[in-house]
Amino acid sequence: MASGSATPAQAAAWLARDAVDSLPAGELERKLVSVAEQGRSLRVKLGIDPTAPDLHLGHTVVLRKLQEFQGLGHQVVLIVGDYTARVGDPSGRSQIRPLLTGEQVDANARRFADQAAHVLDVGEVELRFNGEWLDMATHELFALARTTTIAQLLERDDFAKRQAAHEPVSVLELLYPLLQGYDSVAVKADVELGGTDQKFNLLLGRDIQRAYGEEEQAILTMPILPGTDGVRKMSKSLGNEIAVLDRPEQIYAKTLRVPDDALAQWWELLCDEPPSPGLSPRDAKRTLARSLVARFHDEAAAQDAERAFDRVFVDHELPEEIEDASFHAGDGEVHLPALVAELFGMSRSEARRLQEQGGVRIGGAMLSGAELDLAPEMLDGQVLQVGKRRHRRLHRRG
RNA sequence: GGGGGGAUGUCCGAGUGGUUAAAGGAGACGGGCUGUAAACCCGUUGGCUCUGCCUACGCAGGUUCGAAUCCUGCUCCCCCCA
Repeated sequence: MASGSATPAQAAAWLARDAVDSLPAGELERKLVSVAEQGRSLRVKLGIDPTAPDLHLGHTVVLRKLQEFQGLGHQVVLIVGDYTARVGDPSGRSQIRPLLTGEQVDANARRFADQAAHVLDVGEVELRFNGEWLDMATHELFALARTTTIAQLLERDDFAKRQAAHEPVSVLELLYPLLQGYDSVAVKADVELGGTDQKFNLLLGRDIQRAYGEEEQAILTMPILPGTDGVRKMSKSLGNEIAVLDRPEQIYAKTLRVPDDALAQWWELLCDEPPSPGLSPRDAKRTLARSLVARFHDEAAAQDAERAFDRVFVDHELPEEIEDASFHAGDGEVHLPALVAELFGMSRSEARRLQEQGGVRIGGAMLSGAELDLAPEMLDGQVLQVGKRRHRRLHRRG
C-alpha cells in the first residue's frame, strides 16, 4: 500500500498497477513531482453521465481508483454530466442514444451524487455538474468546435465503424468528446480517469486543454467490468448490472450467477486482495458475493444474504420472507394466468405458457397447463411460485 | 440539387402473391442436470374470453379471392455524384 511518504515514482506505479493505460508514458509521475513542488495536490477528474438512474458495480471500478487518489491526499473532482447526458455519449455505442428529458437527467443526476457516497468519501469530493459551464453561448461553442478537426474525430473506432456500417453518426455526437474535453478545461484537471472505452475522449481532452492554454491532463484508463452475463459491459440498459443500491439478497444472488469465466476479472477489478489460492470457483464466488454485500451493506447483511440464498437454492425451501399479494375472487374461480400476469408484470399469454411448461407452482405443487381456473380456497394462504425465484403469498380479498 | 440502396418480431437476419404469427441465429425465459457457473438435453419466445379469434413485416391508401411480398403517396436512414 502506498502512503504519503511514497516517492512520486512509487505512487505513480501503484496507482497505475491495475490500469490499462497511463498516458502519456511517465506523465502521471511528472505530475506528481510537479504538484509536490508547487505544494498542492492533483486535481483528479472523473465524469459520469447520469443516463441511467443508478450507479452500479461497473462505475465503482473507476470510483475505487478515484478513492485511491483521494487516499493519497489528492483532490477528487467528480463531474455529474447533467448536460452531456442530454447529448449522449457515443462511446461503444452502435447507434444513437435515445434522448432523455431534462427532468429525467436532473433526477438521475441527484441520485448519482447521493449514491457516490456509498463508494467515495464525498465530504472531500468536489462535486460539479457540467451544466454549470456547458450551457454556453453559441460563440463559445463555436470557439470550442474550432479546436478539433473532423479527421481527429473520425479516427475514433466507433465512429469509423458506424460509418463503415452505413449507420448514422450525428453532428451532436461528434461534439460529445469536445464537451467532455471542455469539462477538463473548466475544472483544470491534472488527471482524468475513465474506462478503456473512454480513451479517445480522455486523450482528446488534452488537445482541448492545450487549445485553451491549459496544461494537459494525464489519463488513466481502467478495464471494463463485464456484467452478470460475463460478456458485455455492465450496464443498466443491458440488464446485466448489479446496482450499488441493490438489496443484499440481490447482490448476492446476482453475483453467484456470474459465469466462472468472468470471476477472475471481477476479483481483480472489485477487490483489493486476490482470492485465497486453492479456493474452488464456487467458494471463491461465494466469498466475492459476501464481500460485495458487506461493502454496500454490512457484514451481517452478507451472512443473511448467503443464508437466504442457500435456503432457497441449495435446500430448495421457500424463502423466509415472501411478499404478500392479494387476489380478487368474486364468486367464481380465479383465472391463474391473469393473476400471474398482474403480479409479475407479464402478459396473460406469457403466464399461460409458463404454466404449460411447469413453471408455476401453488404450495410447491407444479400446476399443469390445464389447471387455469382454480377455486379461491386452493389459493388463499398458499405460496405462488413462478420460475425459481419469484414467490408471493396469496391472500383472498373480496 | 441529381442518382442509387434500404426500413421484417427483443436484436441480427431469411423471405418478392397463397400450408407465413413469418426460416435460421443470438438473447431471454421455463423444465431437467447443477455450484442460480459452464457444458448439455427438452421446450417456449405478438395478444386474447385459446382446438378458435384478433393484431402484425416503417406510415397511409390501392390492386387481388388472397399481400411482408405488386402499385401510389408519405416518413426516416444509408451511399455515390454535385
